[in-house]
Amino acid sequence: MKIYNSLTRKKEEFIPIEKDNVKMYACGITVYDDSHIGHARASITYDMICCYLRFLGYKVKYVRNYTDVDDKIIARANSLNMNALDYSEDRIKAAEEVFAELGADFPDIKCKASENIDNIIDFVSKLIEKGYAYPTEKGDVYYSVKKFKDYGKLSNINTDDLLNGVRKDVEEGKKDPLDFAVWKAAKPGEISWKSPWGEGRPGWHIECSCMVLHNLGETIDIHGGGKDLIFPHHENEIAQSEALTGKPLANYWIHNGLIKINGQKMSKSLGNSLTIKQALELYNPEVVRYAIVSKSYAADIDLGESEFVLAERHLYYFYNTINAINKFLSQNTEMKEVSNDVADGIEKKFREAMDDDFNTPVAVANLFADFKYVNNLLKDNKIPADEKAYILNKIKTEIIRLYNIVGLFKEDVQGLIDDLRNKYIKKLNLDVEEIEQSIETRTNAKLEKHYDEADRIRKELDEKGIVLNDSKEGTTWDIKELM
RNA sequence: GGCGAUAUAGCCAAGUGGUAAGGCACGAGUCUGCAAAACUCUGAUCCCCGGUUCGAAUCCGGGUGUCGCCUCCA
Repeated sequence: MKIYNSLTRKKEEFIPIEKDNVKMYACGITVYDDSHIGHARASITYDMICCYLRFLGYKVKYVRNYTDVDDKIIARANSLNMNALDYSEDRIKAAEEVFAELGADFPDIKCKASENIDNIIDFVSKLIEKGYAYPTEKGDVYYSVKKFKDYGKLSNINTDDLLNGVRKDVEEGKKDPLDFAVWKAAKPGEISWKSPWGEGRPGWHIECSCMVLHNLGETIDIHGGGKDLIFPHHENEIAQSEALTGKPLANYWIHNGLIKINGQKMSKSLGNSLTIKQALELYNPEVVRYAIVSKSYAADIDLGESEFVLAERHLYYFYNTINAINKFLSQNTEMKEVSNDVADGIEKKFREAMDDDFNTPVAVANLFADFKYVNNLLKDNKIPADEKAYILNKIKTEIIRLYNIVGLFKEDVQGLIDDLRNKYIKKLNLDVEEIEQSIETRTNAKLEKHYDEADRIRKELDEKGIVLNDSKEGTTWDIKELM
């Protein structure tokens, strides 16, 4: 099992600290607004990693946080005349609902900054004792970046260069422009807690350092988060934690790529963000998961409508093929065990892909060969039905078992097919009864060999976005856009 | 300005030393009264220049383009 480690900038063999146990932490959401598709991607990514490690036999403890106290949350809450924590609690509930619908986000522990205030105060006090942090007269506490000699090791930046880009207007009491707040003195109207430095609240970075330590210990195996968190968030986390413990914070740093919309990073300020809620109004949850997992977790990806539509088509093809297997199995219940290279090789190929830094795009690409094989097998009449049934059943079972790990084939087979069809029936404003009426008229025309009339009806339906499929059992119809 | 990514067929995209996965689109075919689905076949020497090597998309140097971080951000 190899993992690309952002800290060393290399793919490395994964060796956990304890042989069978993996400790993993991923930075979660600052809940000042609706969760967006980028949050979905992060959740799906770390879920996938966690599931795969468990599949390999590791016991994984996976912790994820909610930042429920920060400037934006306070500002939103104030504008709504709400208590900041009530507001963030509402946002967390909304997030959990939307993630449940998405079928993602299942850490073992979800922790919140507001529930760790005592731990945070303790952490900050120790940093002060050790000389890595200092309080100001105003009641802020800053971290002395220059005291930590490894500062910049994750983002590969040195403190001199950093000064170039840093804000020149230094906050009152701050000794160095590079220093960052670990504790913020409360301003009027802000939520606060009592501390040795007066009323205040945690800085952003300190909560993660603290919750990692509290829930998982001094050194963890895997720390994840979005690429945009490398600097300053993760750099600062390292500075805080390693200054306190003198030990590495995490052995493997994993960073997921960002979502772009039309080539630009998705962000609130650009107004091009897609919330999970919006995405789920447009697409089936598995379609969203597929769109994400069919690309490298580490790459920045452009997720426009065309990507989701492609995901719909691929899944429609996969699920329809599974449906064909099911149909065959319902008509051929006798099974005879035989060895079969395709069925027997699915797990090996899946593992080869996943062992290489969770290469889900290759794992997904493997599916096309498997399903092609299935379709050829279904047509092949030379193989005895009982052997065919056994092979088809095994392929189906293996695919579902393995690909569940990456979040695929979790939906009811007919359910997903119907869901996609219904979506387009609605979108194209189709009248199902009318379509079936037309098909009946056409069938009669065909029986009387009035092919001109039959073709006219076919064309008419085609223009509405419907394709017809004549078979021995009769005529069925489908959505052109899903083909 | 500093740091870091990335550049592969019309498009999306995997691949980090041995002569380029997969998907979409296009075209041809099997099947069909005609179609559709499914299946079969068909396409690139990997941004440019130089170097290392028996051999490079893959390593090194230089250049160009795009993106990200340096302010809150998954």
